Amino acid sequence: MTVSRALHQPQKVTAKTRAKVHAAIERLGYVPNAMASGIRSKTSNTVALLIPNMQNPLFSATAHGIIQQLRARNMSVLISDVGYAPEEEERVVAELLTRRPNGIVLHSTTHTVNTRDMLRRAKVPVIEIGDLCSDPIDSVVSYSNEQAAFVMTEHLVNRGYRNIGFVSLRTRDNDRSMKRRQGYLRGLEAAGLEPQSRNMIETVSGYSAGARALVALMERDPPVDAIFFSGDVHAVGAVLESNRRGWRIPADVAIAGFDDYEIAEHIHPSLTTLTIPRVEIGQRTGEMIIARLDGESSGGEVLNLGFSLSIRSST
Amino acid sequence: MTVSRALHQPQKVTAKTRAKVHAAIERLGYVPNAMASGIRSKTSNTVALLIPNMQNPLFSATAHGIIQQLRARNMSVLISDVGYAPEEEERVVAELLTRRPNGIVLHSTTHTVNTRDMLRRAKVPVIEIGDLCSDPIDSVVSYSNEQAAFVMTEHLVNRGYRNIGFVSLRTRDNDRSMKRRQGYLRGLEAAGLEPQSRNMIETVSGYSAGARALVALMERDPPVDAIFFSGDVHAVGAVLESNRRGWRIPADVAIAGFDDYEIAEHIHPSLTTLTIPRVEIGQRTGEMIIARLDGESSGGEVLNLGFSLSIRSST
DNA sequence: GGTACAAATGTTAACGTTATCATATTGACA
DNA sequence: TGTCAATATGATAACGTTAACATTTGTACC
Repeated sequence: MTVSRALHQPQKVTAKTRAKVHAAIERLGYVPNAMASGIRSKTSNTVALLIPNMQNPLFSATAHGIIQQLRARNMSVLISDVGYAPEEEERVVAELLTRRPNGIVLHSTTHTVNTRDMLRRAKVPVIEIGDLCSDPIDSVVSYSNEQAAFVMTEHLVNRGYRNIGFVSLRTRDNDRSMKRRQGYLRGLEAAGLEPQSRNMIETVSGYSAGARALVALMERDPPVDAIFFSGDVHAVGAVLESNRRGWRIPADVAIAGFDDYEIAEHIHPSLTTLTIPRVEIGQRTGEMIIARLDGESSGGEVLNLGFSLSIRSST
Repeated sequence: MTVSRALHQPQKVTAKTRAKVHAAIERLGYVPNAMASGIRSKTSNTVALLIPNMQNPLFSATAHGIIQQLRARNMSVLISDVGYAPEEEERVVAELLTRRPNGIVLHSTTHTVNTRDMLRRAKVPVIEIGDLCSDPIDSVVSYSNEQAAFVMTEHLVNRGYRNIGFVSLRTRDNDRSMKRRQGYLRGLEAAGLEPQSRNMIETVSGYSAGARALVALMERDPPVDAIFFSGDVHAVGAVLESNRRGWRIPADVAIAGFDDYEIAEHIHPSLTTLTIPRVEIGQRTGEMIIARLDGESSGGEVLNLGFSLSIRSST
């Protein structure tokens, strides 16, 4: 007990005893066992984070924010990348709950019924960060994908574009792509423009896919005068392809992105895109979990960190 | 005990009992406690991963490989990004050892004396993955940064370039930058070229830094005829800057990178660079940890996964 | 039905902490 | 010096699982 106190509540132990304890720790090479500690004190000092894909800088930026914030409390982060399949997410959640995390952060906002059940029964703080969803499991720290896409569409309309294409990943697998398309459609509607299904393309990820989508939309009759790519990788791919083909941006076609990847402002022309506070989402998520642990909050919060429209030369 | 067996050694329990157990689990919402399990069975089913920076796709690709490989064994990954300071690494290692991981993966290969001591005493499998270092703590899964840089330099020499610049991050903070510079210097030497300190630049990270380095090296008298950037971000920044200024690549200046970021082959001209098996490094690391857990190996292995020179249009 | 053996199930204790309560020590003050 | 309260230290049990051993049940065979 005295050792335990010397380590965790040093003010409750005299300086002399503390010195003896630390000397012994040094001499014996003692390393506390967090599992034993956790089982008795019923806290793991661990947060579980599920993201679709480690390799996407968007997600890793948020992960960075969380890790950074929790490090000060000696809390560690268990990360899993689970792709976009809710069934896989379910398996991983089940496995992670086993570790009694003090919080679970989910990027996805669509889950199986079972996942929602497990999480609710586990009484773990759950924070969803991928979208300001309407039916959160518990808390949310995010921004509105729909609203962001709407604002971008509005911007394109204001610039005078009338035949605006939309390119995204498969909306079936990806709730955020779906929301972005909804925002695009609402933007068209607000401007009194008729959505054209031939102007909307769903494709796979990668620069080349963006390039192909650009070419496809330019070959429409009439060709589009602007394209809103719901991800910067596609948009950058399209800009590079335009350069290769000698198409002028934005004169021949305007190009807009979503996410504000670092390269967006370095390509030529620089890319108009939506900037998301990715790192801040992570930080505030970490803070929220800590507040929850400290009993300063009881969940159910929704924190909207917004987004900003970064207008550059491509529109 | 029967429940424990039903879950972990189902073949030792009759089908009927197993059914009863699962019914009870369902009814009670029982979720096993991995901490309790871990404390008794002395295994945490956890691997700790320390990388300099989550946000660098290089590191997250490797993390992805590890996670993927370990998922099949229900092992989870604790990730921390620790920057490039060995002292911070030490703190994080101390904290992580507390959790009794079944393996520790370190990207960095320079550590404080204390870190090495702690790891050795902990008798944890340690795998270093950042470089095929000469003095590993335990096992290594990597490639030779020095050799890769040598091969690239050789390639530039073979192409006829004689005044080759070199751009990297600060070699003082980053052991891999240092190794890459050594490879570059050995390449020059092998070709009988005199290294020029004014042709070597150390700078911060980011596309703009690469652009600035390019301009600085082109203003030398005589200007460089090729630049070897020891990271693709710098190289891509330089290519984009050349395009902006109307400098022809490789006629006015050849540009080579390191890492093969996805964008490298999509910019114009496409970038000659070094391709590293990043995901595979993660996968093989995961496999190695599993083999170690299964007693099929006892550490001290060095696995060289090599690299490849991807020659494209920029040289 | 009884024996022998294997398979299935059960019992006990232990893993390394900390919550809780109990005791010992210290210091202030009469 | 004795008393009291505060502070420091100590003892015990418990957290939820599983290793190790013990017992019961089932099965094959005579």
